[in-house]
Amino acid sequence: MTNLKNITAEEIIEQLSEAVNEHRLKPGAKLREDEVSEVFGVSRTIVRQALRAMAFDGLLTIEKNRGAFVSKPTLKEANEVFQARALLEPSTARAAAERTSHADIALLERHIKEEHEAIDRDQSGLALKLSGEFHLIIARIADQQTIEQFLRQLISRSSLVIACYWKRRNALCESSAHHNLVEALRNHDGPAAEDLMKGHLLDIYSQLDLREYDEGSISLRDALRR
Amino acid sequence: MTNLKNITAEEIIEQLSEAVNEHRLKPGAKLREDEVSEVFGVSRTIVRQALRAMAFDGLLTIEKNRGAFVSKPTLKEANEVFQARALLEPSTARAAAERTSHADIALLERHIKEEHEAIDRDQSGLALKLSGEFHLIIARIADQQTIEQFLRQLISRSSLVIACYWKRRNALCESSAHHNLVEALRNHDGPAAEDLMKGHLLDIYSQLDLREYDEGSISLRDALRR
DNA sequence: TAGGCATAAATTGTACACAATGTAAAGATA
DNA sequence: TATCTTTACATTGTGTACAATTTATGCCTA
Repeated sequence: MTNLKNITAEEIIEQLSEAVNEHRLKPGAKLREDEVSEVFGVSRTIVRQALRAMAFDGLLTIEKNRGAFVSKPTLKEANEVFQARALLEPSTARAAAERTSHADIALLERHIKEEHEAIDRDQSGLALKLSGEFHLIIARIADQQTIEQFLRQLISRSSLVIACYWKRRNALCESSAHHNLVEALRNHDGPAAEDLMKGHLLDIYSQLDLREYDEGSISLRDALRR
Repeated sequence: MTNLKNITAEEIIEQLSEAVNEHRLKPGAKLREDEVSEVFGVSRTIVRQALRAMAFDGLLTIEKNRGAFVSKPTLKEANEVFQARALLEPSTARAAAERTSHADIALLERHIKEEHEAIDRDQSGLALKLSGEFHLIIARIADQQTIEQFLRQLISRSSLVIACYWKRRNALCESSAHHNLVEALRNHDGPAAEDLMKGHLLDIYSQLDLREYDEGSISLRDALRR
């Protein structure tokens, strides 16, 4: 891992984020600056840049004079993450459907194939990361960079939520949701893509143990009502 | 401005952000690290933290080895910012309407009053900042911190968009949009609040010079052909 | 005068030393 | 033994020196 090349802060962010998204680094885990700097062979200055950047995305929580820890979403935060996704993703899927190219379809199908392979091999962490990337690709197809940035944060944080609140351990939903979405995109059927995305998010949400937190706010169910 | 107290990075972010939101710092302006560190009486280390944080929010753009500049949104980014706001704010306004307290109403009305006073005094920068804060308060009433964070970014970036693409100079829309929104919140009328917010965002958007952005192209050859 | 080249100045990027803080270990007292 | 205090250690926070890079200046040439 310690490439002799000059490793940049962005590469550290990339690798650490991947580790978090794949649940190799679990919520609560501490990232000591010295340790990270040794692993990557860079000075603490660079490591601190990377850790702070990840903290901005909510992936890490930096406690003053104590260090950086993989974030543990509270119940409220977990709900907020999925409420925000519910506002952003369905519309984005609709927009994407109207612009999807053949190359996009090919990319998405290759991605789904990888997801299935990961699941078959019981690489649930990898499967989870790929599943998140699928959602990001849709935002990219919609050509909405600003929303894509937000989704990148939200999807990473969703991974943390899943790590903390997933109901049935080790059983990752092998649904056909992604496949159906690709079909809608292929047909340039915006409304269908929007509905499928709503349902998909609701699906994921319903497999989380978040229901004791009900009080108020945007009621995800309302937001996804169709 | 140079308090003798130990000034923290957060305070620098606060003050610089305010300056950007009030258009005292205009898009393209350079923020030299030494200059900022002298103004605030802190070391470059702290200043760099602040500048990087603001870059994450899109307020500044850091060019390697060249420095930090107040961002100039492209036409595409400008559109994306308002598209994202259109997805987030109406639903948030509806959610807020269902939770608005008397204290919230009082706060909002005080805020509107300040906005009017600023406009009357031709303090357009201040008025713009206050107008943005109004939207943020609504997200806070909705008790959606995650969405509030995103909106904070989007509203700041909107200020940059306005600085770059506002049609009629110096004429800030003295509309009754905010007032009407407060009425809907007072009546706990969610759907009305949602509709009013949609219309309000559309209003702002229509006063921007973004329509020549048709998507794609931008080919210089096309642009120069006549 | 205009343009290009070399040199000097200014500015940002990085590493490291030290300070400030938090954490664990050892000892003392009851 | 349990609890508190003290001490030593480990870790993060910040300032500063120096390296890398860009930008400005002055000089030369056509």
